[in-house]
Amino acid sequence: MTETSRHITLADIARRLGISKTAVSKALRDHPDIGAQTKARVRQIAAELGYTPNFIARNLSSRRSHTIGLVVPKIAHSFFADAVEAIHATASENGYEIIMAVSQEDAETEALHLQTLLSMRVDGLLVSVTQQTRSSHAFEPVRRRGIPLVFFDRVLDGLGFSRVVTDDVSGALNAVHHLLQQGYSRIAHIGGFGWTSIGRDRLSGYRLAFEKAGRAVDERLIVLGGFGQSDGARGLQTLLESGAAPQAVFTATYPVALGVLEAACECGLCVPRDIDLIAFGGSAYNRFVSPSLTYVDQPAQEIGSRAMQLLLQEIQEPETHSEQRVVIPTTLVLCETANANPNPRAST
Amino acid sequence: MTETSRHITLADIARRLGISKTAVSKALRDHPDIGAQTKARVRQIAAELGYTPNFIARNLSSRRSHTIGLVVPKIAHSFFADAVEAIHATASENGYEIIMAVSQEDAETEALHLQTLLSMRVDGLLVSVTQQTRSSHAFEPVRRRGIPLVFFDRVLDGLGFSRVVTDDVSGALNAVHHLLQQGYSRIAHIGGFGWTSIGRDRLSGYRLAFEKAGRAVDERLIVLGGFGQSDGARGLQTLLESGAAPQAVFTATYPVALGVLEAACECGLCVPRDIDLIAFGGSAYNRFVSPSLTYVDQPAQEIGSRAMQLLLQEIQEPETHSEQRVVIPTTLVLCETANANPNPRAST
DNA sequence: GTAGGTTACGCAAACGGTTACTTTAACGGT
DNA sequence: ACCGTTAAAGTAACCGTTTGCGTAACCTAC
Repeated sequence: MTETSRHITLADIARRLGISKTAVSKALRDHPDIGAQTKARVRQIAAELGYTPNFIARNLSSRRSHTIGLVVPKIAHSFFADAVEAIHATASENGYEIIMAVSQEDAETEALHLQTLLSMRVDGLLVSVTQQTRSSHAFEPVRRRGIPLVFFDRVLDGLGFSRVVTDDVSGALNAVHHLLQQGYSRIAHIGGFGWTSIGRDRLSGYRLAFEKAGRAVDERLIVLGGFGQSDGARGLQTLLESGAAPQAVFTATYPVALGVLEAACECGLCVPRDIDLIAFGGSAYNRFVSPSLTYVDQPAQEIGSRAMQLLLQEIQEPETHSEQRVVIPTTLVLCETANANPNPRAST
Repeated sequence: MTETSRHITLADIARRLGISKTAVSKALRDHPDIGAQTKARVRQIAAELGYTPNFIARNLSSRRSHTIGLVVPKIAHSFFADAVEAIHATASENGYEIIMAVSQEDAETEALHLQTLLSMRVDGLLVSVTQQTRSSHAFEPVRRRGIPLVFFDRVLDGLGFSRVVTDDVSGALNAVHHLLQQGYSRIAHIGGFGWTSIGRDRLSGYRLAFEKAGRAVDERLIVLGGFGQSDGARGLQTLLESGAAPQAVFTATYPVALGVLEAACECGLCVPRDIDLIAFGGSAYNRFVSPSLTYVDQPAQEIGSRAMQLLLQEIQEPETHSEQRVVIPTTLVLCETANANPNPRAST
């Protein structure tokens, strides 16, 4: 009863029926080699004995783990939470398991997890790099072994891996264009480190908007740092202390915008009256925050599931070695901030 | 170069050095059997060849997967996102990998994932059940096989598994007590289904608060449903339509409270003026929502890491079969709602 | 100089499946 | 009556580690 009942194996079923384990294996997989009534009997005994296939053994033997490694910098951030949920869903639909690793925005931790996932012999990897990842060193072994990897959201260049990203440049461009249209001229950007893809591209979009408007950007209005709330607060403080108080701020992420909101309040500044705000990326709760932030919506679930689909495709056809780049368009969602001049057009 | 370079194995290293793979295996694990310089040479060749241990083979052989299965109903919900992050962190610190499964609040999906995780031969399971899970059927195989499992937050009774939960009863009691102290008498509860542990216990706390105050509860003010935002909106509508408009509402979760907020606004009611609100569970963004909700704080990360610790303990000492019940206390965090009569004491 | 004890390693059998190759038996056509 | 075909099942090797046991060689002590 309470004894340590060893797991049931194919051999147990085989012995019980007086046939070989090969036959049992084939029967359970519905292989045409096996007769109908044998299959039925095998299935019955398997159920009776409570047989649970050992995937570890199966994986070792077949040299495929039906497992994909997921590496994200953080999970308690709605973008990643949503993306991860979508990734899990489409993986699950296709018979893959997810081994999750959180790098905690630390490049070294990320490298360690990558190593472990390789040891786990994952069939593929889905990665969004940390805000600290500057070198692609840790990813070299992955490439050497030819293991499919797809970057999503935050990518690394020069490795030849496919990617699914937000249209950062034009998303940022639209946002800043919108701020310019609101009549602001002193528009700051509190963004991400220049070595991160999203930091770089969102800044490009910011610059492009000025360029298109035929205006020069004031470099003192650009503050680059991390992607968290504290970085946003610090960013605004830096701007204010430098005496270059902006009329509006475009932030690289939603948490950064909240940090700005927080710091602004502490300084007695009212958003959006004294200082206006647009964020790249939103949150499910945005409609409840006050003031609700106008933001560049990045469809996290779509990015997640597209990335997973791409990965599955690369796992299935290892030949097609073409590096694919999927770019997901964004939408500017108008809310209470940056909305003095109600413009009904939600530009894309 | 681009060839499909087969993975390096122990045998490869052994051949290269003219020793047995047993020796290599032991050398890499720093087994005392092996001499110092042999170990050094093995390690050098391993690095040179880019050896990556095959955990699948290791796991099959050692009959331990160093992997734990995590089943949550949802991940895009700050409580679970936080808990999962903490779980991953403490698992990682202890050399365990996490295989994540999202049941999407669906009992059948949950059962399927459990089955798969058993096949993956996880060393243990961490589960928070769906709001639909009524029977413990799917968990029977887990118990039969004696696989350690720890429930967290949402638990199932009668299976003898350990658990780490929020102190739902007294958390709810404090919240409702606070509302009563604010002078409200018509306090509604929009809660979870009675077959869920948190739904049941938070309701108990609600009742207890009335009991302690020597008042009777008006059963018409209790609406039970799911744990999502839509359930909250629907709950308030139900209450309003029934003509029993409450003065205040105590909700079973934070999303439910947001739903109430939403529905109240749509009906032209102002929170907290026309209808006051306290939620069980908070959100990192709560301070930015307007009005910020007074809530019963449940330390998600503590719950997550305690649950993981407990599981690790049960994995290490399979004998200790005592069902442990860890109850994490809550704190009532006073914010803009339910705060007309500023009471500086943040009761526990 | 030999019994007893280390030290450093090798051998081979697991672990629980999968799979390429045989084998057996039944059947049908000519 | 013989041969080729095919359906149904068996054999054994293999996937890459771990592990219990065996065994040289060497050391020490009496």
